[in-house]
Amino acid sequence: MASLIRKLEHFVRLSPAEHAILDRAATERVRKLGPRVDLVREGEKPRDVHLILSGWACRYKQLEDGRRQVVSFLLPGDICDVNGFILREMDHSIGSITQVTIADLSREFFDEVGARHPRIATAFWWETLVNAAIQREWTMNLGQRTALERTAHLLCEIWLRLSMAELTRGDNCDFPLTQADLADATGLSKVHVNRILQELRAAGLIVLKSKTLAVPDLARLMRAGLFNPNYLHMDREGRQLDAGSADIAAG
Amino acid sequence: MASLIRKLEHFVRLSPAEHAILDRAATERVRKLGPRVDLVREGEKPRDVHLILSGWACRYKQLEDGRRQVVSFLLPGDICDVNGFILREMDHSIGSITQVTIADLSREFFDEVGARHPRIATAFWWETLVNAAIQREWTMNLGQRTALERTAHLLCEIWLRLSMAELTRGDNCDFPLTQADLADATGLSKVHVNRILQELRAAGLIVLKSKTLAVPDLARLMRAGLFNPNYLHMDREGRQLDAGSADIAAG
DNA sequence: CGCTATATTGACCTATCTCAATGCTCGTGG
DNA sequence: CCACGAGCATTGAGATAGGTCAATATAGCG
Repeated sequence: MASLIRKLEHFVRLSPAEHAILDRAATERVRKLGPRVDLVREGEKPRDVHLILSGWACRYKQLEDGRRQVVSFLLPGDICDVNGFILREMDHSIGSITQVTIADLSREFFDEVGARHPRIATAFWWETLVNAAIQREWTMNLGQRTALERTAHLLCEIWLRLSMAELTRGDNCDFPLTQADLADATGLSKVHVNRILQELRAAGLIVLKSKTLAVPDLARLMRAGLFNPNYLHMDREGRQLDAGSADIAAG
Repeated sequence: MASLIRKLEHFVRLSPAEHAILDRAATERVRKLGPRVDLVREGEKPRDVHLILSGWACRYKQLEDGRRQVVSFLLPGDICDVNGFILREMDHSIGSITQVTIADLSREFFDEVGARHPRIATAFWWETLVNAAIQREWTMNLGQRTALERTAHLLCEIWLRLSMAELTRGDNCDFPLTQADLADATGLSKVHVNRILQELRAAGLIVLKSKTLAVPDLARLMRAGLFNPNYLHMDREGRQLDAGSADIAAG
């Protein structure tokens, strides 16, 4: 939950009481899953909402003939579909990449947040809107960017999302994705991803080895990926709601 | 608002009182815009939320060098970003395709719905979740499907969304998109879209002429597009909330 | 130490793009 | 009622980004 709170506080500062509510929800029903297992499968009825506490996962869709697209990555602090249990069945699957720890959040928790914690509810809306923006940007990425731009763009996004959750250390971070994962996410072939990564390395834009990524010069990588961070909405937009400045609203 | 209500009722049946609330919101501040104008531009502060009453529009993003991606189409009954005013600035633009009539929905309207009309609020969450699912499917479409599959898939989606809003007549419907629009939405070149449409016509899958689309055999078009409608969540998932069966919840 | 998964390389192939010309259609003004 | 222009659609001829196939290398793990 630490990463969730850190992330949400990029939008609005929460009070200690609100921290406690999130902390409690995130420590009640915690599970640990191995790497490369399905957390949720297309066609199933959605039950709880999952909060990623640690590890990486992804949403993916698959065609009959095996073609597979990763449609988003889930990093620590990410919530899989606020209110997702409204729908009758999952239209995609969620699979772990590394070992993950997740907390299952109940429908009742969301009901209570909606009824009694308006600032958390707003923060959840922010999370939802940002996820929608990310998905739009992926559409742009796949539709218009070249293989190199696309790969650089994805790396920038992951980098910034990790840094929001305070999961980067200086210029490097854990990076458990295989080239096959990157291929599924960028819509490229594995072979081509391999070649593009070599180009990015040769240009000094990344250092990627043994599951660690270093980005020596983020601005340069962003330029290579035609990356504009506006869609991540990282700049404390909700500050007028900050704890302290709007305690009345918090009830 | 007729199309909005029709669409929402694919999820949950609303009471006459709820119809009236939506009707009122949709008739208060109505504007008409010409074809091919921007309704909202990237970088602006989002103000009201727009409800499309008639006509077609699209969300799009553009790169410096002019590459343009349509990331979604907005059809009658669609709401542009429930609670979108939470964010500080738009990360994409919205442009009209045909002449459109829109109703501007205020922040206060959404606050009131949240506070006093839980079934409408849930229906809005459904709308939000379905839009997210559509955006994921577009990611899949651009990443994995061939040009022909991709185009067929898009046509199926538009067809079903129009039919949800009761805007199809028998096997045909208005179809104001140009080949350039289709190219921007599918990430293909105009020339290639032209050739693909000819293939679809030759296969008897579509009849497309003078802004009218006919789909003689939807099942066949769906097969060509590897189309699975599950992501549109059209099957009254929220029926346990229907007006009458849950009037207590409606307050 | 040997397996298995992952990464790398090379050679060739093709779906889709680009450029450039031509044709069509529909709305406008004369 | 016709002529014209602007936007849209169609066609053809190359060009290329990225795919496929298959072999080899490397690395992490039990």
